[in-house]
Amino acid sequence: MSLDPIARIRRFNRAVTAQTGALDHSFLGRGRPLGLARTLHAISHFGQDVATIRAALDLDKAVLSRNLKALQAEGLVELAADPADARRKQARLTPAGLAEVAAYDALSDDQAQTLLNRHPRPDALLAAMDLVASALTVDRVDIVAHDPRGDLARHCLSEYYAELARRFDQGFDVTLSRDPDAAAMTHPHGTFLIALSDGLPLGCVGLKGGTDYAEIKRLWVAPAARRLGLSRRLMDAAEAAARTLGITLLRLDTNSALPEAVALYQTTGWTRINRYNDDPYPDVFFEKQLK
Amino acid sequence: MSLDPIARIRRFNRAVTAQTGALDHSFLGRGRPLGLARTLHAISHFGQDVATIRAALDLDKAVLSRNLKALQAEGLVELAADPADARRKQARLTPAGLAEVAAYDALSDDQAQTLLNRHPRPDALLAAMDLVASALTVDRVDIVAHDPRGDLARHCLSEYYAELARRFDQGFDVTLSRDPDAAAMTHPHGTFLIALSDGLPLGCVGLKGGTDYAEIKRLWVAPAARRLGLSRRLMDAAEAAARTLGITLLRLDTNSALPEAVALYQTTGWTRINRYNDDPYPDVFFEKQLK
DNA sequence: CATGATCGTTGACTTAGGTCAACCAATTCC
DNA sequence: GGAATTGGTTGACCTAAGTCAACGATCATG
Repeated sequence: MSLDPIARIRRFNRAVTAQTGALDHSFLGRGRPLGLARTLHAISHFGQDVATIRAALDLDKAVLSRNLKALQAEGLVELAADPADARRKQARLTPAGLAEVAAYDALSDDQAQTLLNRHPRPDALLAAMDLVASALTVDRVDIVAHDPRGDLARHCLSEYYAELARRFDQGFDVTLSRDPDAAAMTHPHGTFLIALSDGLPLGCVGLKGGTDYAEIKRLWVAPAARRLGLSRRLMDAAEAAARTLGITLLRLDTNSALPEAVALYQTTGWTRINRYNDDPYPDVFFEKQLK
Repeated sequence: MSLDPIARIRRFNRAVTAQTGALDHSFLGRGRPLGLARTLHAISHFGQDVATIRAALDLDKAVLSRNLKALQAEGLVELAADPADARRKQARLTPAGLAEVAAYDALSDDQAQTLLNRHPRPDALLAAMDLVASALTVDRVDIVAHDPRGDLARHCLSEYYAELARRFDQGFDVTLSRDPDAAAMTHPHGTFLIALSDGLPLGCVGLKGGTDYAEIKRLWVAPAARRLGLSRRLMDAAEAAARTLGITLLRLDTNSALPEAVALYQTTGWTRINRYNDDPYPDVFFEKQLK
């Protein structure tokens, strides 16, 4: 559309605030003020530490104290002193509290499911939501170390493999490639980093330890989050991890069918080198000396 | 992504509520309570009729009455009795009020512009926002008659022509086609209908009057709003308009490169007929008898 | 062990926002 | 022309939510 972009964004804002005034007002519909519902939700989402909850909700301590007291009176929450520091408190959900949280989630999930069900192209809708959400939250993406065999990592890797299969003329079969041993990508040999936006994985990179050099493997960014600087952040974090592990030489292999990757390495201090392995897929090789 | 769709929608909701808690809180930042800012905005957006404003904001009449009084005291609004019905009132923005609305808009537009500026693919972001907004507001799309020479219509038509140019192997040049005279698509000969979602045009259709038969022309639906049933609603509205104009025979031409259009006509009571004009572009022709 | 900082609690207060009923004035209906 | 209806105003009242200051209880530090 050639319409005024600002007008389109305004319409988007009105649409989502009108609707998430319904989606989020799953927070209503259970006869409890919004503040209490949010507090309840925060306990199940951010854990039991009262100070953490307060920071997450950005609430005044007097307000949170009263909210917790009200939830306690309802029998949804148990309050106990932190065993390590008796000034601090911990809020734990009772079984009734857990049930209440589940009921809220069900309300909100039903609305989400309805939206998906009535849409002709749910995949396109979800992809669009991912793109918008990523644009809004780029600056709140965390890069965290994660087990390369965990669910999040497996999701990233399977997306990565699927993308290679699409981009390589000859396809991609991971069993033909030098699949790095997961143990080599865990402490103390290496690491596996995931870019997490509000719990959803948007990208990953592996640092595989070795004797003469370490390798960067499996750099991937979700389509919805591309060109937002995530790959650079992932690479920086991987390099930092390598330094703290005492690694001094990094290598990586890639493919000329992935020009954005090649361009990234060329502009971030990597130097082209000759082939250093016999993996059938890569045709471009880089090295970086860590000072 | 193969992740849980519900989790993705949850993330989307959190992202937009956290952010439009910033986008919409352009409503804040001018030292006025949200209610007054919303009222002010509604006057400029929905016109001066107090009852209309109340319906649009879904406000209690006592609340709106007080809000208007406060805005009047600030010198932003003038209240006057409706000349046609002295029980009703009208709220008009003073120059100061207009300036205040402009200031709010500028705040919100700046945030939108920032979002666009820092995004690597603004077109993709806008398209995604359109898709999401359309999915959320399908049931609030109005079909309204509109001047085929107006801005909204011109936007729809240029998108329509651009789409034909993409879809036809030989391209599309409107000057080679039988471009319907705009007058034939206005009352009392015919009509031109636009599907409007919160002011943004998502589709159109023209009803072109004639002596022996009327023609359906220029049926178009925006990519972001396809397969949501809009084309059927547009066609139904065009047919209804034809009936009230006393038209008994409808014809249309289309192209086999537009299979979804052909399918629509085949399933909504149209019958294939032979070519009835010498336009170079169409190769499929339909007719419908209105009883 | 004394001092100061930290954490949560409590009471007093404020603001935004909304409900409800009574009311007046204008209009519509019979 | 009188009765009923409608649109807006006003006062009394309520809840959610947040601010502020004072205050124990606890912990960290010199």
